[in-house]
Amino acid sequence: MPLDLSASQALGLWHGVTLAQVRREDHDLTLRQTAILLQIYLVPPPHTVRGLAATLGVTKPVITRALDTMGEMGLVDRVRDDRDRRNVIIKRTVTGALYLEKLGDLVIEHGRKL
Amino acid sequence: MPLDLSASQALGLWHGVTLAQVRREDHDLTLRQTAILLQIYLVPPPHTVRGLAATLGVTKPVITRALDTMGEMGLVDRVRDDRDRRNVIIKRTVTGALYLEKLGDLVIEHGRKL
DNA sequence: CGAGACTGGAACGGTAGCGTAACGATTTCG
DNA sequence: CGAAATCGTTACGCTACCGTTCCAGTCTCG
Repeated sequence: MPLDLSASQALGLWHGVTLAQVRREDHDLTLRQTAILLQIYLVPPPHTVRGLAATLGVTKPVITRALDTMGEMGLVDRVRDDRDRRNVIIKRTVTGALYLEKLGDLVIEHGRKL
Repeated sequence: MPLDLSASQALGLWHGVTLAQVRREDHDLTLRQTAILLQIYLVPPPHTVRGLAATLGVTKPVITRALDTMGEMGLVDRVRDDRDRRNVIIKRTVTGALYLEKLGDLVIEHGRKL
């Protein structure tokens, strides 16, 4: 079901959510980190470093570093793949799901204000 | 007029737009820089450094540095206030308006895909 | 006038992400 | 087997943003 937005609605929504994110000041994720996180939680697993790099159009070290940072925040987890021990499977966490749930609420809340 | 979104719609929209932004690779603005830019273009002028800092809940140097960076990109412009020469008025530019127009299109485009 | 308040910006050291180029570990296959 | 390919990670030098502090210019008002 398509969702039709006017130009002013689209930018207004982006404005409200971004502003709220800045003011909240919790975790200041990079645009890339945010994209990675959303990809992990919204697209069916399994997720690998290589796969994410290809999907986002960035190099592998970018993914590794982002996973380091977000791993320390508890937003994601890494597990070796036992079927092919070269791979690393990126796992979701409760903390990460909660974080994205809050982001979703923020979007919904500002959507209502339009 | 309120815009009601489901949780999956809200996150899906954010996901699509963020992903497109990362892949596009043009200018990689910080979350704060994006918030500043949207504030300047969506809220009636005049905009000052101090005012923006208060609105976003950050310190003045953060605004100064962001304006430096975005100024070099041509996204904003700075002009001394002749009525009170302590103030600096932040001006909009054609490049900046174009940039935000593209962002708006991106949001609209991904809104349609939901 | 001159003291004080106000503005935006500069200076400082610290931290985090970047791209490129390697590396060790593992699997594949000739 | 052993050579080659593939995976994720690390190392390196670099750039950009960070928070704190301080500063020069400007206005206000007794």
